[in-house]
Amino acid sequence: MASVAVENYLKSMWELGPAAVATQELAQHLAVAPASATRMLQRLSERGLVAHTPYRGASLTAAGERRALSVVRRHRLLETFLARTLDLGRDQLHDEAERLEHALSPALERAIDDYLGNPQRDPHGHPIPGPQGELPPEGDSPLGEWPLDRPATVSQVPDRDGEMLGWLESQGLVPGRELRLVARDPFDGGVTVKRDGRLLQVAASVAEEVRVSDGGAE
Amino acid sequence: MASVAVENYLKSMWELGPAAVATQELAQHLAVAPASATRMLQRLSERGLVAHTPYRGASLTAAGERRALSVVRRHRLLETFLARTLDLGRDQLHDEAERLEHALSPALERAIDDYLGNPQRDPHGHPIPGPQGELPPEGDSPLGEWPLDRPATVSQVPDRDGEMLGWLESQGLVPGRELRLVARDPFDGGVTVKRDGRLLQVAASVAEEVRVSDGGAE
DNA sequence: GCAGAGATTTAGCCGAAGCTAAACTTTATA
DNA sequence: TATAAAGTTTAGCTTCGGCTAAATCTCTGC
Repeated sequence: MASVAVENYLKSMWELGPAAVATQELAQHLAVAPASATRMLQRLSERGLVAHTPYRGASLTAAGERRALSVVRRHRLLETFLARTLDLGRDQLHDEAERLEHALSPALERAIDDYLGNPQRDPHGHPIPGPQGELPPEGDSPLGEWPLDRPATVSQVPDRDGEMLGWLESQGLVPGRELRLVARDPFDGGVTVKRDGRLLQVAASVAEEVRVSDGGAE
Repeated sequence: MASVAVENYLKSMWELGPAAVATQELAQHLAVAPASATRMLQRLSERGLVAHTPYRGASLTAAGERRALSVVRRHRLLETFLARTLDLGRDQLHDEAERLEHALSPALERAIDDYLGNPQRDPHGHPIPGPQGELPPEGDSPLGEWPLDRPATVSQVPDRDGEMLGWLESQGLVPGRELRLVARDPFDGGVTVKRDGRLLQVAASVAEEVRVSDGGAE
């Protein structure tokens, strides 16, 4: 029903939301000219998937969000499936899932979900929306905002930046890993963390993207 | 590089070849108007993938065949992969692979091939082209042409006709199964086969599609 | 050897989704 | 507060891959 392009616009809107998304931001995210994004927003608006106020940005409608979450669900199920069966590098997963997500039928989506035992999180720790788009409430926060000295468990790492992901992995900062914040640079927002007795410097840009929570449970 | 449409045209050309394929035949196979097929053949011809003589049909060039076999390879690897991991019905496999084949990167293709241990055949018994398009020589023939009373092993069943496939499966006519021809209807080409002591009537249309060989090996 | 049937191609249209250049809004600065 | 910069939209073009209708070619039967 929805073309690959439409699915990608909706997914980007969701990733950049939930506040209104600027045309330019959307265009950049999709590597497309701003004018192209405007036209697509108009079309999506006509189809009731997006609320677009000219010159003021756009946001997903309820219907649009449902479609977006369906794409996100397929993406994350695929990442989980590929990680479980083949062993690809964590950062390859994203690119492959990116292509395959648009070709996944409802039947195959269900089969994969069953095979995996209805997983709640993908290998990067991102929650997988349910079949109707339900998302569990997030109980975690960015590493950069975590209080000093409180024990934390890595819950989510970003999936689209292969380079950052590679670095994180090399430092052992993967979902489930426990750590503690020992210092925070008050100027640039970078942090120092202790992981298995070792001290690591984490740049601000990274500390924003990695999310942590209390328990090993969540 | 090649769009989904182009890949599908090339694959159809290969399936209908190797003799020159008529425009109408191609169009029907792809559920497209003949005029659309003509235009695509012209484009493919410009790109050197097809040799098209106006009013006389078209056939794949060497370059075109390479591309076609790459699609076939991805299709059959996917069928094998999905069959091995999820258990979908044999006839669902085809449809799913049909969609996914166009989204498979070379890296993922390789990963799947390795995971499967470089399989030579897909679950329907079709040979899987190698990475460079190498196809093993076929040592089998249509069931309808097999001599009476010579023991045979089912080597290939069709994959695109879900109904026929369902029937074959219900009759135990799956790759690897042994049988023997006991009678042939001289008029319509239907045959009677004996499988595990049981007699089965096989219509001509089916006997054309199922392929058999001698050993259980091939 | 020609007429008509059937297959094929050409011509011309459509929608999706991209682009650039130009026009128009909004925001920020002097 | 006026004007320039930045952001957004409109206008108009392109390619791809469909479609129908009309023209053209091939082949077969007379």
